[in-house]
Order: sequence, then C-alpha cells, then structure tokens
Amino acid sequence: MLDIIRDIGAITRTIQIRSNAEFRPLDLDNNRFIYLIRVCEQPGMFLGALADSIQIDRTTAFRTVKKLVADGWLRLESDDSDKRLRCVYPTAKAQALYPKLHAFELAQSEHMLAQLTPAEVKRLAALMTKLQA
Amino acid sequence: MLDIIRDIGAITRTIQIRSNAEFRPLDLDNNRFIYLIRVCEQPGMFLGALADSIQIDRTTAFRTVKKLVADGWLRLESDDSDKRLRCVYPTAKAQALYPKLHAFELAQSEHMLAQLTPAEVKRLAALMTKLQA
DNA sequence: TCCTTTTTATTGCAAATGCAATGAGTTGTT
DNA sequence: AACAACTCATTGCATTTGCAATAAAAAGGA
Repeated sequence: MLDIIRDIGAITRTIQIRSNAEFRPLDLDNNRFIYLIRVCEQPGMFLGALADSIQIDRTTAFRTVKKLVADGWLRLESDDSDKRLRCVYPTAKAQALYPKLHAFELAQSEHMLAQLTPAEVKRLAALMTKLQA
Repeated sequence: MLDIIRDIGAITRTIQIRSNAEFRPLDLDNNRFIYLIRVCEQPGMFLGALADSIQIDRTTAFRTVKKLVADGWLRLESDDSDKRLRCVYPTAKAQALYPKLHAFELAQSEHMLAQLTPAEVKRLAALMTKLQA
C-alpha cells in the first residue's frame, strides 16, 4: 500500500540527482533547469504562479529567477493591469537551450518507462492523472 | 508522455511540503521524518546505506543523522567487523513516535489514491514496481 | 468613500545543502 | 608483505533554502 507513495518519492529524488548532475556544467543545477523548461513552455506567468506550478516555495523561486535573469536565461516584465505582478519570459538563449532540456527530460522518461509496454504506459498515464496532489 | 514523469515530481514535492509543515513542530521538517521512518523499519543500516536507501546525499544525511542523534531520536553504533561503519538505530523516543509518522504517511497515501478503485490501486502498484529508477 | 482583507514581491536571517577534499579502514593484487 | 584501489565517515566552504516579516497594490465590503 505504501509502496506507491514511496516509489514515487524515490523516482523523483533519483531523477533530480541525475538532472542536477547533468546540468551543473551550465550552472542550471539546484532545479534551475525546471524553471527554464516551464517558462519556455508557458511564458508570461507571474512569479508566484510559476512557483506554484512547479511546487516550489515562492521566496526560493524568487531568488532562483533573479539568478536566472542575472545569468541571461530569463527576463522579467511588469504587468500594466496589475502593478504587483512580475511576469517571466525566456530569453533567446533559453529558447535555444530548450530542445536539449526537453530531450534530456524525454530520455529520463523513457528510461523510467523502459520496462513497460506501450499499453502499460497508457494505462499508467491514465491512472496518474487520476491521482490527487 | 512526459505527463507521467511530471506528475510524479509534482506529487512528491507537494507531499514533501505538506509533510515538512506537519512535522515542523517536532523539529522533524527538512525531510528528517523520512530518516526516522526508515531507521525504525530497518534499524542497523550504516550511514551510507541509509543515505542511499532514501536517495539523499551522504554528507547531508550524515549531518541530518548527527542532529537527530543530538535531539535524542537516533543512536549510532560502531561495527566490530568493519571499523569504518557507523550503524544507525532508533531510540525509544523514536519508536514511540513511529506510529504517528506511519499514520501520517498512510493518510497521505490514501489521499493521493482517493480517486482510484481498489482494483486500480492494485494495477498502479504493479506498474510502479516495474518502473526503473 | 474608507477600511479591512487578501495577494504579490521582496528582504533578513538562520539553517540546510551538496561538491570537493581529507583521513582512516578495508579489499584485492602482485 | 607491500602497495594500489576502493569505501566509509567526516569536515570546509560557498551556496541555496525557506520561514517570518515588510511594503505595496488590489479586491471586497460597509
């Protein structure tokens, strides 16, 4: 019964360790690569929404985005209709890197699912979407 | 296709946030509760094996165990046959708390699986065990 | 309108984190 | 026996992390 929740945690932590090691040479470890992927796929989110969408503390996300801006990966823009909001966009540099990030994530996914048949993958995907966060 | 790996990460981070908030009053946040659960269930592992079993950096695990020892939750013991090893055991205090830790984990598990029928839970468990870390 | 409540970004601070390096014990090889 | 290679625990150090608090803007209610 508890196996499922523990397997989920174990897989996440293992993939996280691998991903951070992979992207450390680009100074995109500490989960920074996650921000880049998310912002490239959904540009224009404000800081808090971005943090929530990746389940990371807002203050941590704030500082991480600040660093990614300083390093030329992201760009912040104020919102005219709501002066509190700071919206996050990828730079050309981030968009150029995105295919590599995506390919790595895909490779991790395929490795994880390697023992499953296509039909089993479909069934797993259907079950996962029914899970509650 | 990528949904599965992302769902897995999202669930882990959400549960982690909730669990750390739950156990902060006991100073068992920062994933310290995970160590307690693991050591209660499998006492006597040496430090490195414990770290590996929960997919956490060995130096981080070392310092965390050190703190848990200082706080009276765990106990370290040297191994006679291999003088490098330091084996980790729960104290009576930890064993007394274990039921609460276990109950919380079970509640999280049940909440996560709430939308699934018992048959679906079984199928999901079978699929999860086939996943590669 | 005014006031309260909520939401957002931001900063302070103490603690946790993790890579790199060290030293001690063990194993394997010649 | 001697020596290299490996494994473990431990420490140094710089960075990251996240709770708590603050300030500004927006939303809601009387």
